[in-house]
Amino acid sequence: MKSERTYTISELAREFEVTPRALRFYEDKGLLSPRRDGMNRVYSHRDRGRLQLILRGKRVGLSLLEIKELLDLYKVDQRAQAQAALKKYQARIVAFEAQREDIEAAIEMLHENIEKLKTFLEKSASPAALGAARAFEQEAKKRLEDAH
Amino acid sequence: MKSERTYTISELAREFEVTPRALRFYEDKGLLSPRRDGMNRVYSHRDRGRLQLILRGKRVGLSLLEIKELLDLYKVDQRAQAQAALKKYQARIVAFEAQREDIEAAIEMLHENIEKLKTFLEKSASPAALGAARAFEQEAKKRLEDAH
DNA sequence: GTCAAAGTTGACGCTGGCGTCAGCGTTACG
DNA sequence: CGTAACGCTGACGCCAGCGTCAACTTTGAC
Repeated sequence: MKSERTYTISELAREFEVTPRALRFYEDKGLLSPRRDGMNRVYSHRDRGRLQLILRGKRVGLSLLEIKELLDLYKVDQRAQAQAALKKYQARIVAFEAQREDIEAAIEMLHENIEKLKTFLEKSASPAALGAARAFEQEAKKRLEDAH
Repeated sequence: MKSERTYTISELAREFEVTPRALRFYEDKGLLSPRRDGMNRVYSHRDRGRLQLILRGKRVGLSLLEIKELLDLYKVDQRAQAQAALKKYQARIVAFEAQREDIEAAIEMLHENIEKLKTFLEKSASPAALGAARAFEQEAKKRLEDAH
């Protein structure tokens, strides 16, 4: 018997910087189901893990419903469901990889803009600042147009 | 004189699979500002570029307000603002990289689950089902590769 | 005993991001 | 000429995801 560590609702809330209200809400929506000690919720290590997944899901833009579906796929123990689960996983991966490409494109764009800004700032240390400003503006416009 | 190509609201909406209502909404929020021909909106190539950036921003989980702020950074033409812009860009990059890690973790998790499901299916499957599983695998690979 | 801290269940409120009318004007066709 | 297709501006509606009470209980410290 390990007599695992457990968490109260506010402990978990603090740790992950959400409110207790949010945790109850997730429970309401079927994403969490902590045990009870009388009325009080008692979160296990596994519940904590699920919460992590929930929050990660949110950060990458999934709705609570979508997160629930993914979490529910863990419960697969029937073969028919396993086939369906496989498909869903696969589809999710495709979507995530597209999203990662979006993010990488965004990062790259920001990096380029930073470079432009830096050279702009260097130049404008000299008296030729006004011309550099114009140049930057032109560049920025071009980049907007070239966004294919 | 190039007399550039322009777009009507519904053309642009169809192309990007959003509704005209959404485009008007973005305008309301200051993310787009197409010219007018009388009452009618006339979208330029640049407007189209901005729209792409807006939609990409949405896909990676930014709010319209955040997207607007990023777009507004293009307008930098004052040195004081350039410094601030630099900071914002850098902060965004940090956030995006964290998000990319989240996504990569999610993808990895899904891959692991898929492995589990596959071995489960192979073990518990009749020869027929096993064949089906292999077939699915082929399909899945194709789909991944075709996702450009 | 009592007081604060932490828990509970409703129930209503608010924000973001549009959807969905209603009511109206403008070409453009047959 | 009607009417269909497209556009416009309000203005209200709707859902997700909690925030924010209210009203009450349970627990531990003093």
